[in-house]
Amino acid sequence: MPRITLPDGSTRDFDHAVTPYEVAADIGAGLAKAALGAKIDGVLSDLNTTIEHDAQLAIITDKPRDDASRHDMLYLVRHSAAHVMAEAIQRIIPGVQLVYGPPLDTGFYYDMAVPEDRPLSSNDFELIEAEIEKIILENRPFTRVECPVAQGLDKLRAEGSKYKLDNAERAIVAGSDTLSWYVTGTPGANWEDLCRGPHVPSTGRIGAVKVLSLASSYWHGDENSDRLTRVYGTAFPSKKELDEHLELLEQARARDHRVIGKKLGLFHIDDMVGQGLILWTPKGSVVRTELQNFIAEELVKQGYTQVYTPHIGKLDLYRTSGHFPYYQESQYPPIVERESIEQLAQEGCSCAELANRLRDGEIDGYLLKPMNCPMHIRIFNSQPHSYRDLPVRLSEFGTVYRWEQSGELNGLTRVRGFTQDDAHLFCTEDQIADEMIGCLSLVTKIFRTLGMEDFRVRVGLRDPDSDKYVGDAANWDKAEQACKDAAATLGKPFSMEQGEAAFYGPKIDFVVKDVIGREWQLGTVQVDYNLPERFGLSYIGADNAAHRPVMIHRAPFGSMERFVGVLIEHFEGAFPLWLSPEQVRVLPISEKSAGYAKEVHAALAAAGLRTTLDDSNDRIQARIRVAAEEKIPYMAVVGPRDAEARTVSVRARGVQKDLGALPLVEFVKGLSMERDDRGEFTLKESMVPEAAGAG
RNA sequence: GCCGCCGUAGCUCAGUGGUAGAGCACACCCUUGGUAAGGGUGAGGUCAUGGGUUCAAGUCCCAUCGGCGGCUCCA
Repeated sequence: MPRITLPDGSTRDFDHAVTPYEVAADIGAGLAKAALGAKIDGVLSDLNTTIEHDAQLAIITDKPRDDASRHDMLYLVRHSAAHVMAEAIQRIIPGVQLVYGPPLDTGFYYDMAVPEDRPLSSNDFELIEAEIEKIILENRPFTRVECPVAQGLDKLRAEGSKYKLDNAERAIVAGSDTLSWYVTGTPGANWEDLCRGPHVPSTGRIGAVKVLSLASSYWHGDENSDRLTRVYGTAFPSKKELDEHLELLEQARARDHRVIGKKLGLFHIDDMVGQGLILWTPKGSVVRTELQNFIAEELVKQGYTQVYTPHIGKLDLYRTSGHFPYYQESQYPPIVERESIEQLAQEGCSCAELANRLRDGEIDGYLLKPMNCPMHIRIFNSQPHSYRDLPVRLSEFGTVYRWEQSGELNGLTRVRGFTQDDAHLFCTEDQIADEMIGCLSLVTKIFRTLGMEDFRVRVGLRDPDSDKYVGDAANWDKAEQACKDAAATLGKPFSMEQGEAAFYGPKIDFVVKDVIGREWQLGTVQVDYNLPERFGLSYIGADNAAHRPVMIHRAPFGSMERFVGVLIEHFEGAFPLWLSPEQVRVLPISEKSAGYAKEVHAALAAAGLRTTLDDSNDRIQARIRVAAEEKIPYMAVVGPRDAEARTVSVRARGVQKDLGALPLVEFVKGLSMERDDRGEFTLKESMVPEAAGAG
């Protein structure tokens, strides 16, 4: 007879098989009432699952006490909500066939095949939500019905639901010996869905559901298979939590770098220029330039040298590196010389033939560079090297072009032309570890300066069962160990992922978490044995013999485009002084102070500060509002009193009041220091200590 | 690339087959105001582009271009 062990270690003995609900009721009526499901020996289960043997049991309630049980609770609620939404949609559109409806971290979706003559549209959302609301109010129980495999398959065949039949067949292949349905209500009388569960006890326990968006998907994710309609939604046990979540979505939208970028005029993407090609406006260019300068300063400290390379190079270069034609589909097509084209035309070469001959290397041309490394390699190779020269560290803010699929393009974070903070290190095996550590310290320094302390590293290792990797096993072992050792020096946890290595070497990736918890994959450090081989690189060792160097590719911030995009979202457009396109705005109270305002403006400009003078014909309130909306860090308001005393009245971003008057020279000095230290609001904090961090 | 939705003034967006709209921004005038919107006047449009249906198209249909959300992809 079962002995139930609860999370606190206490046990309860029963002389008969019990359900989690009964155990909960045995503990207390309140718990039973709050219960939504259970974890039996670590397996998330229905509340009325029969427990016949000794088991560990945790009751999942609608008021979870820790993250793990909150995750489980939301899983139950959302999985159940997916069913209710599917039922609602089938009520509205009877011909809809169900495919697959799992919960997600932030909600759930349901894939369905919708009749062509009655597509779903977002106009249907209100209707669907109203229908969901009805089903929730009816508070029908989720009833599990199990049946033997053969009988279940017959039932699905009889219903003609090919997708569910496929799901069932997959479940059987995976080892299921029964099939289960969940009925919302009474079997035979109410709506049902093939599902392994578990679910909340009844539809009334779902709380609040919101239908969010429509998308399309493919059956099994295969683009040659059936196209399905995916309906996204989210659910919470209460309306309050749902509203809070929707509020968070709003906030994320307000933080979107595309929205802020447009509002603050940081960058522009122009139809006439091309998709995924960024035009950096004057303001955005300031942010990028300041960032590049900062990174470049650190690189000099680390012994890097800077190079410049052209935007195009001969196809042969990329044939040697292997980028062409191997990654051809993600490159802009080659540029072929006019004479070659004319000659081919005379020969009557067809387009198809041209494509083939290009691919096969029979026609010369140029490629818009998809990678900087081949050119850096040729720089390395332009001179003989001694082991005494190594490591050679060639860095470049190198612009590359890749043909990303049009559906993938997204603001600054996924583009077709971008500038990597790229560098290639040519070193000996023994130097790999130190070079990796150098890369990590650069990343740490820059993230810390930007207040992005929350980042993690991911070490990508080879898949031991695969033979796709180049280089010998001993080298791989050493390189992987170097990556792990380097990651360990950070003193924070890092993950190791097998099979995530590039085919030419292991790597370390950097993933930052922004202020609202989203993760962004930025840069990467990769060890490469392949390219030195392909280009026949060598250095002369202490033994006076030629040796093959190892290459490290590193772009710790990925691309300037993506990095600035992430920064825009991180700061919500409110950049620290040193990055701000406009650092301080001078605001005369009225025309009477225009002369002094010009003086203030000139003094700030002379100190190299980016400043403007707003002497437009508006009241001071209106001009302050405009400057605040533009997220300018400091305002210098000047009136007759300031002109008299040679002061400025300081107002700082994030503080809804005048911070008081400061002598002009002090103001210039304070701003200059804050800028040079790349600090955040050190001047503001010196004026109002209690406002520290309020910005 | 695929599916769905969308494209109206610089921006945000209304617009029911029948005369093209609002707010903000912009220009000019009045106002000279000490810390988050003072008032007035005005200019601004090939309703993404090209076809079609119709007496009549911003509105309906088709194609193209572009955006968004997903799917797939990401050296």
